[in-house]
Amino acid sequence: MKEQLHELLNQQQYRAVTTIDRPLLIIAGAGSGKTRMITYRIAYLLHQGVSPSSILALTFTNRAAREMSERVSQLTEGPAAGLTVSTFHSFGLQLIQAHGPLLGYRGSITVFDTQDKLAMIQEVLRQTPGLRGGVTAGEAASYISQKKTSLGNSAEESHPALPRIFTEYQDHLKAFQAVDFDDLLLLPITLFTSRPEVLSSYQKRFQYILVDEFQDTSNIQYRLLRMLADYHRNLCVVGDDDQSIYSWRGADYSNITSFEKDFPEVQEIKLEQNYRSTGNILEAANHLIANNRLRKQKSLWTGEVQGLPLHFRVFEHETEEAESITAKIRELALKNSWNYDDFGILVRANSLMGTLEHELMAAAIPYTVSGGMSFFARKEVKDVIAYLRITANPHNDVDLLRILNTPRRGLGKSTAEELRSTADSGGSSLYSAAEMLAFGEPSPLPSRGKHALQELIELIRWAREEVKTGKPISEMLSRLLDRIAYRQFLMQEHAKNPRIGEWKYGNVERFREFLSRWEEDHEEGELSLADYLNRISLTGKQEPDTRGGKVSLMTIHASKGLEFPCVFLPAVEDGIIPHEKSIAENPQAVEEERRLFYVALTRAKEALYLSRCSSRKFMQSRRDASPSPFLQEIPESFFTETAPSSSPTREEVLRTFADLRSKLKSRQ
DNA sequence: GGGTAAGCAGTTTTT
DNA sequence: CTGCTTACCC
Repeated sequence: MKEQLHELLNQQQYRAVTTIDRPLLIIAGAGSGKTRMITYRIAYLLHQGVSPSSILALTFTNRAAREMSERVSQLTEGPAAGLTVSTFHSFGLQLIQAHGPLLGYRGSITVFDTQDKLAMIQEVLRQTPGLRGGVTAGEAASYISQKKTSLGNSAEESHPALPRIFTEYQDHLKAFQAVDFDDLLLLPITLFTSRPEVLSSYQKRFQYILVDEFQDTSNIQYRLLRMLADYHRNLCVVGDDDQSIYSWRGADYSNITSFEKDFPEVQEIKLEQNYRSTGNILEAANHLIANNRLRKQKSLWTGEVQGLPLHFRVFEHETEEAESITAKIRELALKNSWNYDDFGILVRANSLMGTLEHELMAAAIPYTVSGGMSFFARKEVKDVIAYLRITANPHNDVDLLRILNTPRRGLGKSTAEELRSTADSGGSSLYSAAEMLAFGEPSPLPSRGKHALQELIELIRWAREEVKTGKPISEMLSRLLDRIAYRQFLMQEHAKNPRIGEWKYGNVERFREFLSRWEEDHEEGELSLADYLNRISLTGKQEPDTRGGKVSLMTIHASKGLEFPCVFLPAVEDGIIPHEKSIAENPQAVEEERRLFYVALTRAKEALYLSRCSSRKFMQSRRDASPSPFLQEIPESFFTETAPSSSPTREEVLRTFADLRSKLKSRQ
């Protein structure tokens, strides 16, 4: 085994794989074979006779988790039973479910996604008197999130009612047996703090803990890790501070420093050989990132050839730029016999994708756009999920409110208010209140509303009975959809544009197919409907369509972890990268913007085409665009001859910065 | 309860 | 310009 590993891995990778008796900090530069190293490490542990159940591997995205467990089972020739490879959040959910009673939950727990959370907050706001629009649901949501994730550090209170909204919100969640995404990390910590014996059992069980993309961990995630690893102290974290691009959502790469402090016996390994990019591309990226002050020193190198110089062009406007990119793709696809899926077009903001999409379509080049609205977050799909969740747990108020008048059945604002006040005075759920109002005498509802409510309750009762019989839920769902005439509802909603209606109903059908496939595949008694629906809110992304032959158009953020032989980077302009808004919020964000640009550059294996425009349409008007200051940080020698004349002069850059600063000042 | 008109924002996004 | 939310009126 060891000899084999020596052949397959370089010196540093080998050490990273086989050092298994102490905490490890692996700084893995872009393209340094990180995923490969991690999977080999797990396989090595298993080969050394470590029981799969004492290994815990944590990732951020479901994609990463899936990839990792697939690659491990390839190496070990079959999946290792008991091995935990999961995202932080689903691991948290597992813990919460396993110890529900200790945390005050009984029965099935519902995971609220961002939209559910907002809906719930809106409910709370409506009920909190004296709030005359002082706080928006969004503000409250970010306060709540901050409060939960800051772990005792004070959250900023922009409004005196926020603490009360927070407690109200928490009470509501508890009442519905629901948790939000933050809770998935927070509740395990609460559990471990209040029940040291539970913590201890997990500490003993997980002898080896691995964390991928460590630079993306939040403080709360790090704290959970520290708790879990405290006994065996065998925590291996892998990350690259230069690729930390998610600080705006709580990632804190200073966790790397904390890790070194908390685990002083740590051994540090740097993976610095890049296997992805040609010399020019890698060197250019190195020059750029060297301008960041706050980073770990490292020097990525490659054994690859020098390769092509970087291309850079200036266009008049975005249409010209997009036309040129599509033409280039065409040309390269023919000349280099590349496939369309060898090309990636990476942009800083979603708003830049429109023109590019348009041109790709016009040129009949197949493409996929990644990101965008998650399939399971679409309104029509969420409606259907709400119906199913109500079936699993009728006392979930958020779901009841969602379906109350969808499709329209004459149960609007006034009925909802009546339900709310009845529920509040009786301390019951909305569903119980609805039963009372629908069948109780006397009822404050007008007879039409009463009737509609009766029908709705009978529908829910019917659905619950159907599920109890053990017949396929997907069949029940089709009949339910017929009963509520959901298709007609969608068509009516989009009477002006029937194609949208058809498309939306198609999504509903697709969801039904998912459900029915899950029912066929899943093992008896393993997962309940509620569990399945929870998993959907945790794995909510639509599968990216990577199956061959398509150009990928995506944001730079979405491109992390991917690579393309040929990368196009349009709109390398000041105000776009670095993004004006991000700098305005926090001037220190320049370094993160630079990392973002670095991530973009290092996605390319062989060819890199940068471009900018001298003017760009911005909202309704057109405005002049100056080059990104980052271009100055890449020496001209890396570019083709066309570059120097188009690069900005030092004076130009300074002027742009001065302009930007004064603009920001005047706005305040 | 529903429909229309005015109002407003338009970075990145996973779980 | 567009897409979405809010507010108001019927």
